[in-house]
Amino acid sequence: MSGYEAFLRELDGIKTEVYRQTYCRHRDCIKVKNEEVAVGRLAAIFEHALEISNQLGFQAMSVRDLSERTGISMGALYSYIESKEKLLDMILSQVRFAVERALAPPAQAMQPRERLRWLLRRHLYLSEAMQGWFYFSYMESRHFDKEARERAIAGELRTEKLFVDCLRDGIAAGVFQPRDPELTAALIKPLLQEWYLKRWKYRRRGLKVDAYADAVIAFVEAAVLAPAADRQ
Amino acid sequence: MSGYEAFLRELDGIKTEVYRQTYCRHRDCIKVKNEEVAVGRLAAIFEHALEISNQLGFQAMSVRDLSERTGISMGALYSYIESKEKLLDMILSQVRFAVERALAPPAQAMQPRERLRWLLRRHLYLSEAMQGWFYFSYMESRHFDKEARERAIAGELRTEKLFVDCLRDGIAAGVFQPRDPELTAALIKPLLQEWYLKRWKYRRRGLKVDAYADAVIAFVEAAVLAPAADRQ
DNA sequence: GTCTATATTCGGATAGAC
DNA sequence: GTCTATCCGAATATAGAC
Repeated sequence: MSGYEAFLRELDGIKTEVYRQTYCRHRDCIKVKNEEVAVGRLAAIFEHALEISNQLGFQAMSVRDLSERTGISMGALYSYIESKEKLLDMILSQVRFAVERALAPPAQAMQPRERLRWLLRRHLYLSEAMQGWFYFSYMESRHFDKEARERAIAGELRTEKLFVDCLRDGIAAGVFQPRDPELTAALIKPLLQEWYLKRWKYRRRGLKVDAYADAVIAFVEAAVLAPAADRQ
Repeated sequence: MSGYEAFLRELDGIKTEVYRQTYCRHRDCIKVKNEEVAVGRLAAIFEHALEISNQLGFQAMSVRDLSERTGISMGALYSYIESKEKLLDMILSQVRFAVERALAPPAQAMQPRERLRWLLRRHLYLSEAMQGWFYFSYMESRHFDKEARERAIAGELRTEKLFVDCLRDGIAAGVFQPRDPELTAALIKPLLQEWYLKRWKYRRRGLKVDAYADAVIAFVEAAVLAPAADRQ
């Protein structure tokens, strides 16, 4: 069994949990009061909203498109979402929720090198499992309102900080080369985003997430590891 | 004088040349026949179209916005562009034209390591000088029609191939480590795109393009160079 | 809870005067 | 060459029957 499959099992419950949480947080503006019905419909709505948006862009997706694709009439749709704009907010809060859950650091502490590998692989697994959400968040960030925009920037910097801390520790321990950790972390980030932004390229080549993770880890370690002789 | 400033001088004429070429290629659908007037107006139109699009997205930019921003009335605008959709095509062909000009390989052959550095730096300089165009091409690629989409993919693969060839030569010469050149090139690309996609991040930190180029070169070389002992 | 029909706004595009 | 006024289709959102 690959590392990714194990991760998937671990992540398994999260998606349904995400929809249930979405329903609870928006009880006031969702007119449908039967929770089972609502959660099921919401799942379909978000699934198709991401599918259409990621193909054409969120702006270009009309609510009519969404209605046809989900098989829910215009009127009924508006019993689940307050407005198209609010739909965007809901998707974003779902991503935040899922990321927070899945990237929570494991209980036991890890050495810098091991931690760096864990962070890289974990990020890639998560973005593989939730590719649509990540792609959406990235590509639609221009359309966010001020608040959502600030949250997105904060999120970007927060995950970057996970790498900065790891690199700093590794440099202090003499395991990594003494390079600017902020800048190095900034260069690592696009290697992870590449995976969900250009998925077509890797699918075309038949490259799986585990193989990509191996390549990124090798690439990054070559760049940051101190020469073996210097390691403490 | 920094390397980038020297590049800028080299690139200097290209922008006006781009607009003049755009005018010539679309003489049939541009109703204004005075070339000086037309080229000047086109420059303003494209400049503001990129400005608005890169902020809100091309779809969200209304032609009315563009009219107000440029100070050209709706009617007059449509003497310069055939349609909003055609405007997108025009911008894309401008990018292609400029990229082709600026990335033409220099006359004298270079050794792999030197060539890799040249390619990295040159790409970054170009995307710095034409940030708006590059950002636009990347973010709006979803809205392209089939033909433009294929051209975009072909372009992506073509620039990637510049790196693949360079890496292959370097591996053959024993200068680079014998890693999969396709995959390595694929990992290099997002490091270049990062510069025009997340400019806000680096501007905030006061990082200039030369410093970023140095960091990328160091990062990539650490990952691909063979250990000094093995180099032929 | 869900549907159809409709109100309303907005954006692309054009006609025709100047 | 440029402008104003206007047409028309499309898209969000809602009203009200079932």
